[in-house]
Amino acid sequence: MTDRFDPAVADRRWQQRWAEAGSFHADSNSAKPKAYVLEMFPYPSGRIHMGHVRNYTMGDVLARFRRMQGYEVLHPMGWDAFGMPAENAAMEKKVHPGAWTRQNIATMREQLQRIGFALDWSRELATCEPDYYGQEQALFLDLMEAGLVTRKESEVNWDPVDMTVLANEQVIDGKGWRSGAPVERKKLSQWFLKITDFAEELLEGLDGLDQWPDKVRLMQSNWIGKSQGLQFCFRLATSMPGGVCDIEVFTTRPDTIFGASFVAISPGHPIAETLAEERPEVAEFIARAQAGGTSAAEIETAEKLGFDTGLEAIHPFDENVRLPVWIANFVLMDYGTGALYGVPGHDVRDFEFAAKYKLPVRRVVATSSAGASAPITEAETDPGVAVNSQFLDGLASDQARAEVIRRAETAGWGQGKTQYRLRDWGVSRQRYWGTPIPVIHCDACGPVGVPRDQLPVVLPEDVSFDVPGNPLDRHPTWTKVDCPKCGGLGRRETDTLDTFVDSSWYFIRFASQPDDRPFDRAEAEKWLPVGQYIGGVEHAILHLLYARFWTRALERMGKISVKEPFKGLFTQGMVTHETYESPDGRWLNPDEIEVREGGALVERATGVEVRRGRVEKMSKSKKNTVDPEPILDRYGADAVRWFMLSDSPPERDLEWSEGGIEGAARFVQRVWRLVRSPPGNEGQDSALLKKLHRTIAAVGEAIEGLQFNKSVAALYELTSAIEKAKPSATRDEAIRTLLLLAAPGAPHLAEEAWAIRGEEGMIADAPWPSFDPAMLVDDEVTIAVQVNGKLRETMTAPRGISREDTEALALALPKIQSQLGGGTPRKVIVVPDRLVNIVA
RNA sequence: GCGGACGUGGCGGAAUGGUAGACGCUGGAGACUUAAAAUCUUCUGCCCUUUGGGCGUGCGGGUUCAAGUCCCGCCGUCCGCACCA
Repeated sequence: MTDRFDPAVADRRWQQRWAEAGSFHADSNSAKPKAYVLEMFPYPSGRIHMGHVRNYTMGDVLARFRRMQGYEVLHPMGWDAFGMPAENAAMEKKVHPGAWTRQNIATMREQLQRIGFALDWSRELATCEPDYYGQEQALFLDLMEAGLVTRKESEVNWDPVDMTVLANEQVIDGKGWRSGAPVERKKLSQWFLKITDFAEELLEGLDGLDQWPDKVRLMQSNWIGKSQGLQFCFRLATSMPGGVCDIEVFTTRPDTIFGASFVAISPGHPIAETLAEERPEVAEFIARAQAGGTSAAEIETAEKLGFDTGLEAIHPFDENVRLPVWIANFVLMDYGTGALYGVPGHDVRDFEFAAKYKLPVRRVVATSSAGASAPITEAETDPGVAVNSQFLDGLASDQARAEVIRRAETAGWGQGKTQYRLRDWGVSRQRYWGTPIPVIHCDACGPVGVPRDQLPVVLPEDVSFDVPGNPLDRHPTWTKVDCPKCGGLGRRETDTLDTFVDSSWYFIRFASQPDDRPFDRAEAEKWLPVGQYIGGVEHAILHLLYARFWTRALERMGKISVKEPFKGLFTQGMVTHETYESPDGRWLNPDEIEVREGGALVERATGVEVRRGRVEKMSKSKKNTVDPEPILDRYGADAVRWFMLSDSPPERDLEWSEGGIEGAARFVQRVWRLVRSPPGNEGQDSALLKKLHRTIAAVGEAIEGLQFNKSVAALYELTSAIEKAKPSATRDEAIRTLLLLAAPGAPHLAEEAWAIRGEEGMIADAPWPSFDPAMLVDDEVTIAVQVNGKLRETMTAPRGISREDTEALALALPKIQSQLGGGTPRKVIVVPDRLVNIVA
């Protein structure tokens, strides 16, 4: 019999055993210390892809490791099941979004189970089911009652053909991504969550997240975009129609206020709109200014456009100074006050504008290299000393800044202010496949929350997608409902919630899922915060910020005493693969490629040579995907898992390769052969014992730090060492321990081997091995001997040898003698037990 | 434009300021075999004529007895934000 580990049999056997034993069931009432390991839950798009496999393997290794360490582990899985792809499928394939989604979930659940993840399936949830989104509706009502929900007019991208709102990412070159129709701007009344109320604490909270990548913290910090400055009103020297007499502006550089040479307002500013009503040329300019797109390239090349309104603003510190008021396309209506004053000498953007429209450029900041009268040839934005600024002259920029704010506040015409870039979170989506917003509109009472005893507001299933637009709008009965307040005729809200709302609290629902409320506070607090959260960096800003906001909102409302949902965050790299392009421009899947002798790649079907493209993230569009399923069939779950861990550091991209999976599969068989090798039960092997203890230490440390590639390397070394060792009791112990160390990564192999060795119970329940720190040190050490910092020789010496003896031994070495050529060293540096450096 | 990360053999990657290249992949040689697969042994940074020596962590400087690692300046790649007042 060829004695090979057979995953086709073993994988299923152990998956079944774990399920029967409820091995990975998380007991909230357990007395053990708790560990919550979570990977970002998938969108059920159809099939599991390699990115999922990598993500969930990492989490699984950590979860299994924690279990073996004696923690009660919560490691759940669910489905982020609302969203657009289901509606697109409905339109294209004439299936109901719910049917499509639930079928995908069934498929993907089975795929995940084949990989043997240690998940507590009893806590599985799908956001598209009423038992989840109904509780979300209850939380939405809570937020409404707490004043954290507002209704505002907001501009949206409207696709007139699909009759739907598009996200910014769905607008490509000003056209709808599906319909190709030119996108219109449309103002709609929409629901917003007041995340801006939390701007400061979301920012400050980042400091405490020391187990998050710095990169993500920085991205969030930039996104929140705090800046401090002065806000004040310019009085207008000219009267405006409608009694408007001032323009409110915000600046972060009040120290340059004497360098102001114009005031600029946004084309969307109320004053601009008022002027436009009277003067056609203003309306015309506004239309032109707003025409430009928002793509990166367009902004890069966008020309600054301005229109002089003829209005004049009075300088707050000098009645006699008048600043012309321009409408300028670079002023954003939704940042600050939608108006600013321009200081061309010390702001790049203002300089460009002033140069184009011949506005004055004044120096009001001097630096060591540019004095008070030096001409300005480009915007100087560095701080320095105020000049040409009356009472500010001689003050350093930051002092001048404070002084201007102080005077403005004393005189009462302005005040210091903090601005944030962060905007409120618009959660309305004019779509069917999402959580219905639990609100009823009434002409008399306005929007009214659905009474809690009427929750969940269930999404109707009898809808059609043959007509563009939101099917909820045209549903015959669903919208018709009485106002809960006055009993009059009401209309049910037809917008649904942004799917980011669904993912903003699922980790709480995983921790506790009672039938009658969103979560049980005491139970949830036993698990939260999530100890280790793992997912893609693409969620660095939105999902993670929204989840942090939601958690803080619950905390502020007194519903939970957790402020930050994710204690540790890890962002894993992507799974990549080479791309292949045929001469006629089609992308080809790796399956369709054949390697000819000499390394040429040809398309299997046609024999035509293909171009080898860049290594990129696996994607449908580039067709460079590798489906996990056939790989699982061929190599088994453990080989796939092992490869996911082995080749690259987890935060970097992993390139899929045939060689890599082969190597992983080879390792599985190597371990199996060791297990099947004749046992030796007598005799010690002290060298192997040391290696073993070192490996236990190294693997534990590596997994703790999520450095799975290092844990794999350490296990390869141990495996080689055991293979080379002669039979002994030590060797037998080493094999047993190797299984324990490999168990989180290759659990099926480990269980199978554990069983045939006749060990007790399942290895999933076995404790993680401990090591003896004394075994980590050697009696003999290898000491490097350098001459002038260059390695010339090594020598072995007893550990703990004195400096003097080390030096003497080193100097006595023949090679060193010849290097020195009889001379006396000028200096000798000794690092005990490590190195000698002789300076000649 | 602003901000950040990264740059080490043919490839993926290891290296508390202290022996650069662990481990894996690829490749070479050999063993076993009728043969192949599988497996095992062994070599595999570059250069020089060897014992041996020289050069090597993107480039140029610096700090240090000692730099892949710290500092300064370039170059390149990738990522995020983007007219944010």
